[in-house]
Amino acid sequence: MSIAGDLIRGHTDAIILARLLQSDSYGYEINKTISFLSGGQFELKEATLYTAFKRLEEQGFIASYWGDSGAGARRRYYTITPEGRYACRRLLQEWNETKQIMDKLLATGGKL
Amino acid sequence: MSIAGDLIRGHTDAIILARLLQSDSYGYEINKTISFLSGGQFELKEATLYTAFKRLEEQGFIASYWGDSGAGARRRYYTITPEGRYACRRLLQEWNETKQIMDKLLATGGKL
DNA sequence: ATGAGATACCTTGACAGGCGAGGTACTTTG
DNA sequence: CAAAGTACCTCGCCTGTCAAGGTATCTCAT
Repeated sequence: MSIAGDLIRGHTDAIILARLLQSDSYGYEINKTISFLSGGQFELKEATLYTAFKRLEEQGFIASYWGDSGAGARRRYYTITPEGRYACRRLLQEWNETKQIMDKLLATGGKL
Repeated sequence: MSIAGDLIRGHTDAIILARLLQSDSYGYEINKTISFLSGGQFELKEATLYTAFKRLEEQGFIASYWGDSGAGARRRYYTITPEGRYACRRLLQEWNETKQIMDKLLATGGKL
């Protein structure tokens, strides 16, 4: 991982929800996908991932069910709920605002 | 503040250093500037700001001196050190990487 | 058959940063 | 004189990250 987890902090939920928006998935796979999408530059630590799942399920943003294990251990699949979709939309919006604000705050006016 | 602090977490140091790159300044003013630059959408809480100063000074990225109080209370001015400039460059680079990765991870492929 | 490595899940406890709440002190203004 | 603005600082809680450790199944090479 080339970028630190703290830089992403506060956006993990958005990342997971955005993945589940594409299709139901399970922890291990989501993590692989994230690693792949980021070109290997970022991956969630397992502990972070599973605490996030717990948090999101408690909030009613995702729901889970045990799926078949194609090969290897059993899998717990997660699916996004309607509230989760709504939350995801909000979080994506927040990310875009964060980006804009950060870019203004970090502007160096050519002094760097 | 319309965006939550956790979304910025890990970037506070970068924000402060980027401000000090422009010119020496003091806590109160830096905060006002941040508030202004973000169009009132974000401001660092005082506790956050002063702990950040302490952290940055301990790391040798900034140095401080007591300045004159134009009006009101005395001011502690901060100045960025050469190490601070270097750190700032690195943090800005990290921010750009974070942005790119996050955009990839949050891509919804038109599913939203 | 045995051990390594991949797949897959989960918990505990430490740590760090953000921040609410509270405090100090000076100056201006109504 | 009181309130509001300027300006600083600390304590303690809360939350999210993550290293470390644990469980269980399956595959593949030796």
